[in-house]
Amino acid sequence: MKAPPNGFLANPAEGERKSINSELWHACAGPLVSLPPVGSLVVYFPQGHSEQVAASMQKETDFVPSYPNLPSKLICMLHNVTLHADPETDEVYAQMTLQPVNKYDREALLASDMGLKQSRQPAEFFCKTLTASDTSTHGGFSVPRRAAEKIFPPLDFSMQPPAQELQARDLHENPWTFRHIYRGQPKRHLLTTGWSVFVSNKRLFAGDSVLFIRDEKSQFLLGIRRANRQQPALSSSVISSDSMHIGILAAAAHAAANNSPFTIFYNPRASPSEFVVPLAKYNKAMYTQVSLGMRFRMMFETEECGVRRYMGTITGISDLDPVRWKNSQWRNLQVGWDESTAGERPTRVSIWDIEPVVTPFYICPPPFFRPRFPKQPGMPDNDNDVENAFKRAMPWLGDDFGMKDSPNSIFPVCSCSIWTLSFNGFFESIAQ
Amino acid sequence: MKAPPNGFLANPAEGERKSINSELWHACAGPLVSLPPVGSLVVYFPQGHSEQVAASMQKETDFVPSYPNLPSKLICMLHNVTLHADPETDEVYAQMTLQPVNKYDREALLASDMGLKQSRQPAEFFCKTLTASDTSTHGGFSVPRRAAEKIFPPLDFSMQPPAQELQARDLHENPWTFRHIYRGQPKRHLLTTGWSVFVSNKRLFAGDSVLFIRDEKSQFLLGIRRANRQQPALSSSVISSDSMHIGILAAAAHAAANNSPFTIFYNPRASPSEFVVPLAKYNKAMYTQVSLGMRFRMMFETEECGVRRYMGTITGISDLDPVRWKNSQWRNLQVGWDESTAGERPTRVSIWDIEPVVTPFYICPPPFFRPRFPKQPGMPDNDNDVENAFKRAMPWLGDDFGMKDSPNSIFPVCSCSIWTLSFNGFFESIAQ
DNA sequence: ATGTTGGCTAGAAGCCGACAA
DNA sequence: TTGTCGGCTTCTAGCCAACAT
Repeated sequence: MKAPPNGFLANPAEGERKSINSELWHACAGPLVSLPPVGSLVVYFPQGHSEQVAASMQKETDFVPSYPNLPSKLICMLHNVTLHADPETDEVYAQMTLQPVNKYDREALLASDMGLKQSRQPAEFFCKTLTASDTSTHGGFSVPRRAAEKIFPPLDFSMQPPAQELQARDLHENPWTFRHIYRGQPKRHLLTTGWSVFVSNKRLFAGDSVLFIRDEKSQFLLGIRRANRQQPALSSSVISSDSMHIGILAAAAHAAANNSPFTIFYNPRASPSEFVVPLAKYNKAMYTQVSLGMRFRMMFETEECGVRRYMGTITGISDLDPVRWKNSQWRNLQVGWDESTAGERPTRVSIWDIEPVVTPFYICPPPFFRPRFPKQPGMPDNDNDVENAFKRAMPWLGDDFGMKDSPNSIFPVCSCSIWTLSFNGFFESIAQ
Repeated sequence: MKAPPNGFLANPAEGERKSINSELWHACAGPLVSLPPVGSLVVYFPQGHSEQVAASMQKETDFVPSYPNLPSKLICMLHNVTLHADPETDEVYAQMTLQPVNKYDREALLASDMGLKQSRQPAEFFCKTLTASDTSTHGGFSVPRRAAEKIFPPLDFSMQPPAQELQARDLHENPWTFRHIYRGQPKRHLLTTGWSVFVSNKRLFAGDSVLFIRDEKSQFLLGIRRANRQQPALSSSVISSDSMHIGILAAAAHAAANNSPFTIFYNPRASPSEFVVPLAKYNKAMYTQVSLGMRFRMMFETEECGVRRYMGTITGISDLDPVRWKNSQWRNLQVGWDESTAGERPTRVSIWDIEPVVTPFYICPPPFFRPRFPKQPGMPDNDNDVENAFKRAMPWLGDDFGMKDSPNSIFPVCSCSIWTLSFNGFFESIAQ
C-alpha cells in the first residue's frame, strides 16, 4: 500500500491552506454557534477559555498560578476570524485574533450589535443522524425523502430505476461521489456506491450525523457532526496541560498589559464554553436583574440537529472559582431544570446564556434614571456595582445622549484592572 | 457498525492508565534516545523545548515575548519520568517533572553521571522497514530469517508446513495475534492471518518499521516506528502556537523563580531536540575546546534501525537566536558534513551532541591549572568564560579536592541569572 | 535471503426487495 | 416513510508457490 503523501489523510494541511466554506462550517458547528463579526467588540473570559482547554485535555489542572494582573474579562476588538476544520476528524474550530481595548468608538459597538441578529444556519440544509443500517457494511444510506427532494439534484424519473451520480465536497474541499438511486418497494432514495467509503474514511458510527447543504452559490456540500460521546481524546504529548493553562493566561495578560493582539482558538463542539461574547450581547444581559428563584429559558441543540428551549430556575448566585476568579460573571448562576431527562444540562450558566422570563417592570427602564437595584444575596456588593451600572448603560449612551450625529466621537470603556482611570475618563468625555 | 466505547480506538486512555513497558518504549524511541535517570541532575534548555513545540506544530512562532528572567538553561533535579505512547499513533513520548535547583549534592551529580552509560536498546530485538509487499492487501509479512530464529518462539519443524500462532502485545498492552508459517520455495518465515489487521489498525505504510522484542521477562512484544515523513500534523485546535510558546516559557520562568517543579513532555521522534541533557554529559562537553575547522563525529539513526557516525567540521560558532537567547549554548555550532547524501543532517548542533576528534593535548588538563584558552572567534568573550571554566571544573571537584569522604557536603552551582551570588557561595563552601 | 507477481478461493462487501414499525 | 433483514452477486482480501533479484 502506498503511503499518502503526508500523514494519514490525503491532504492533512489542506484545510489550512484553503479557506473554509463558511456556510458549511456553521452547519457543522450547529445552530447555537454564532461567531461575532470581524471589527466588532467582544468580551473575552480567560476563565472560560481555560475551561475549554481543560475540557479538551479531559484534565483539570492541578495548579495554575494566579495572574493578579489579568482581569476576569477583557473587552477586545475582534480583528480576525478564520474558520478551520481538523484534518483528521473534521472537527470545526475558529481562530480569532483579539486586541484588548480601553476605548472604542460607536461604529465598533454597532458592529458588535449586528452580531446578535445573524443566524448562520443555511436554509438549504438537512441533517440526519446515522442509523445502524446506515453505517453497517451491509448496505447504503437511506436518504430522508424531504431531504432528497429539497437538496439533491432532481432525478430523471423516466429512467428505470431513476439514478444519478452525486458529488459533494467536504470542509477540506475533498470531493465524495455517491450513487443516488430511487428504488425499492415502497420507493425510496438511497445512496449506495461510494457511501461506505465515506463512512469508513470519516470514521462515522451510528449516532453521528451527516449533513448536506446547498450554499449560496448553490454548491452541493456535505459535512459531519459527531455524537458528543466521541471526545477527541487529545492527550497532547506536546505540552503539559499546566503549561497550556499558563500559556493562555500569560498570553492574555501580556496582551492586556500592552493592548497588543493575541490569538485564541474557539472550539464550539469540544465544550459549551462560549468564552468570546459579543459586547452587545453581554451589555444586553447586564440589564437583567437576576435573583434567586428567577425563571428562565435556555436554548439547546437537540439530537436531531434542531434547537429547543428548556425551562429552568436560578437556584444560586456565586463565583465559580472564588479564589482565582473573584467577581467573575463567568457561569456564576447555579440553576435547576424543569425536566430531568437525559442529555445533561449544565448546573451553572452565565447570565448571557439565558433568556429570563421577566416581569415587564424590570426590562429597559432608562439607564441612570431607573431606581437603583436592591442588593442581591450572593452577589458581590462592592464597587463592582458601579462598574456594572456603567456597563449596563453603555449600549444606549449613543442614543440617549443624542450622539447620533457624531459617529466619530470616542468614548472610553474600561477593562476592570484600570477601572478608576477609565471611569474618570468617561465623565470627562461626557462633559466635553 | 457499533461505535467503540470512547472514540476511534478501543482503549484510548489505556496507555495512560497502565505503565508502559520501558524496554519496548526505548526500542520504539530508537537507539539514540536515552532518558536521564530519576533523581539525577539535568540541564533544561527552554530554547530547545520551544524548538520542539515549533516542530510539532510545524509552525515557527511569529512573536514570543522575551522572558528576561528566564535563563537560557536551568539546572534541574529530575523528579519523575513517565513513559507514554499516543493512543492514536503509538508515538512515544515522556513526561518529566523538573525542579530548578541552586545547589545540589554529590550523590545527585553521580546519579547524573550514571545516566550516560546506560544504553537501553534491548538485546533481544529486531526491526524491519516494511516493504510494499508487506503493507499491500495482497499478502502477509515476510519475516527476516535471523529475526524469526532469534526472537520468535521456535517452530515445530515436524509439522508440514511448520506453523504456529504468535501473540505479541503493543505499547498499550493490546494483544495482536498472527499466524506464523514457514513455507514457500525457497522456504521462508511469514506472518499471514492477522497481519493485515495490524497494518490497517496501526495505519502502517511502506517505509514505516515494525519491531519485535523479547523483554527481560522474555515477554514477546511488538512496536512500530513511523518514517519521518509522517508528521502527526497536529494543528492543535486547542491553543495557538504562540500561547504554547508563551506557556512553556512562563511555566519555566515561574518554576525558576520559585524553585518549584514543572512538567514537560519530551517527544524524541517529533524533532531532534534533546532539550533535557544530563548534567554530567553537559559538564563533560564543557571540557571540549571548540574552534573553527574542528573535526568531529556524530551519531545518527540509519534507515534500518541502526546507528552510524558521520564526520563533520565546525564551520561557525554563533548564537542561534542572538536576540532572545544570547550566549545560549543551544545549537551554537554551525557545521558542515563530509557526505552530502540524502537524509538531511542538521546545520547546527550543540557541543554535547558531538564527539570531537581532538589532539590529546586538549583533553583533560587538570582544571584551574591548565593554560587559559585562547580567545575564539565567534565565541562570546565576556565573563561567560569564567562561568564556563567553573562549569568545566564541576564534575571533578569531588575527586580533585578530596571530598570523597564527605558525601553529604553541599556545594552550590548556578543557574546563569544568579551567577554572581552562587559563584560567591561556591568559594565560601570551598573555604570552609 | 527475500521482494514481487499471477493464480486461486473463501468470505466480506454490497445491491436488491420483502417486511415491519 | 424508513429501519432491518434474508437472499443473492460481486469483488477484494488473502493464501500459495513461481520467479526474480
